[in-house]
Amino acid sequence: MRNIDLDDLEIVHAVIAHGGVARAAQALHRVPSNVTTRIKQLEARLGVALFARRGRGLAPTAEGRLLHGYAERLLRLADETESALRAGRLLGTLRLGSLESTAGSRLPQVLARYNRAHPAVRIELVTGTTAALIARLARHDIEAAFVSEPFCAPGLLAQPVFEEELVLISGGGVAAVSSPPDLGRTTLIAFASGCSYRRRLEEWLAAAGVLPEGVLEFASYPAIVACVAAGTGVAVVPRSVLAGLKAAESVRQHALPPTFAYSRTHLLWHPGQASLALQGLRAVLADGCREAGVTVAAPAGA
Amino acid sequence: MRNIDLDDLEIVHAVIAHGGVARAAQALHRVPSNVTTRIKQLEARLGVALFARRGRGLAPTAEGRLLHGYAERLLRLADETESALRAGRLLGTLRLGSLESTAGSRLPQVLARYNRAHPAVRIELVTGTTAALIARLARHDIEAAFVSEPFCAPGLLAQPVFEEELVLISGGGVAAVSSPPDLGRTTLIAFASGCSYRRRLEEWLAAAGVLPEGVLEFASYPAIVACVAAGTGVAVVPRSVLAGLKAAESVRQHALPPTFAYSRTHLLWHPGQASLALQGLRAVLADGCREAGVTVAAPAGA
DNA sequence: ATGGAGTTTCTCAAAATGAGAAACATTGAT
DNA sequence: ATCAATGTTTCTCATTTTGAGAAACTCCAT
Repeated sequence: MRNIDLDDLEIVHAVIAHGGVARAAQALHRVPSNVTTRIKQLEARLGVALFARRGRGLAPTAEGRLLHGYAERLLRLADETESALRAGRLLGTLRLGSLESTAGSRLPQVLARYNRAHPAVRIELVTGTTAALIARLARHDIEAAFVSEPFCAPGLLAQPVFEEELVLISGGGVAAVSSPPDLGRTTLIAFASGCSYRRRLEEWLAAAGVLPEGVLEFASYPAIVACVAAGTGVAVVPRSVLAGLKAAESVRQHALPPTFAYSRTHLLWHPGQASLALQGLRAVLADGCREAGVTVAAPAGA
Repeated sequence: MRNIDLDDLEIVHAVIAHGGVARAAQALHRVPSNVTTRIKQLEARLGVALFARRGRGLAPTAEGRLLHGYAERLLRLADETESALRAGRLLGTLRLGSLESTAGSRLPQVLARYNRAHPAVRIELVTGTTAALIARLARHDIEAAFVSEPFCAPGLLAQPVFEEELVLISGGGVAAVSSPPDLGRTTLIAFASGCSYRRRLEEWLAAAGVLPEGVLEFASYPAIVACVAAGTGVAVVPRSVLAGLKAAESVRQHALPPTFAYSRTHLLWHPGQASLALQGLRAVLADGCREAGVTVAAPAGA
């Protein structure tokens, strides 16, 4: 099991805050011997000395102070958890999740049409990576999500809705890139781990044995594209995103090989749980894709 | 002692993630009876039902889902605590929060300069509303955040960094808007509650007794601007955001009265807790604002 | 109706916990 | 130097908690 126990952290925190075992024990309504014992057990489990024994007292080591900082955060978060549960209730609305790129380039037209058809429906649209959105869907935080291949979402239904072409973008001064070694050691600018597009880029680089110099993680395509335009590094983005950003005129686009360049976006939701609002959205999407011959909902996986 | 135990949370998390007691038990290398027992004990201690017994399975209640969200955070932070202790130092990541608008229009230049000065520092930039970012800062999820007036963050330090002008945008076919009644009953497209700019708009409308037909909440400026351009409704955005979006050429801009039109953006952080990475960022920002005569960090409030 | 899947109750041995007494170590006053 | 006070630690032991496993119970599909 875990090496970290919240009661242990409370004891460490009290010893540091009160300046010793005896006073901490008193504050916690424990006996000093138990405080000592618990600290020694924790030190043994973690493999670090949290306190230096100094004269008749204890002085926190660097590790002890580090743990003290984390202990405060953990204890505060645990208290917040209990408070939230006592008060807690979640609201209900048509809550959609989407990739940032899809939200900016594909959804406006869809949601404009939807809003005209169903003006009474309140929409909350949140963005995130494919992995994060699937997790939120599993938790019923959101009712449906637009996510990109590759993904695995057993038990969910999927409707393919958009086809994206990915391109590598760099600062204008970078020479043509046709394969990863052309990049040299450069900084990647990407969404967080869990982003399907980032995975594509990492796979492409890994297949050629190229290691980036570093990674900057941003949660906004305008920020990513603007940073690339400013020469900070390179990124992979869907071409549809670039169409809407002026900064895109200052970046250079490099084609990716076909196996990495195409990515389909799907709408995911729980079987048997689609609200009328979600059914309406699916109808709008189906109307928009009719000429592409998109098939009806299938079990999810890609 | 505490009602919350990390092992308990791991069990709740596994039951929800794996969809049942038996699969959770297997994943955790426990027997199902122990999983059941621990959940019942936790429910008794917390005084809430975390699961509804449904047929042969368990469905999380709203409280169960709420706890699940907190469990993820606590477990992640506990893992980070152990990792940090093993590594002997804080992980070398600067975690920043920013408004979506600031991230897209102001930060790219700043972060490009910062990356050139400190290429070894890894940056994670997350976006959100002012209220959400302050909450994350309070929780130490992020080390600093760019937020917009008006805000209240007692105990934090603030450095004013950008000045934004807000404009009302509508579809191209909308007549000139000089006051709220000119809008008639229209749909607002806005960030979630907690967004300072949305508050400005709502205050402006409320002062004239105008009620919008509805609200669509999006978490992406490209999506908001594109929806406005598509004629779905109106929104308030900083002028600096429009400069980077092609869809902005298809919207009409309407000036807001001066009391509502100007908003200053500040960097917030905890006193006495600035890492070297954050201090470097503050220096870059101070260099960029020197000609504007910006004052040094003050207690936060606006 | 039956068999299989999934949860729960119950029993019990092992592990963990906390109190309290005694031993040990350090410090300050005389 | 001696002694008392302060503070920590070791040790013992009773109590509580935990986790495994068997059996009972409930639900669902065939």
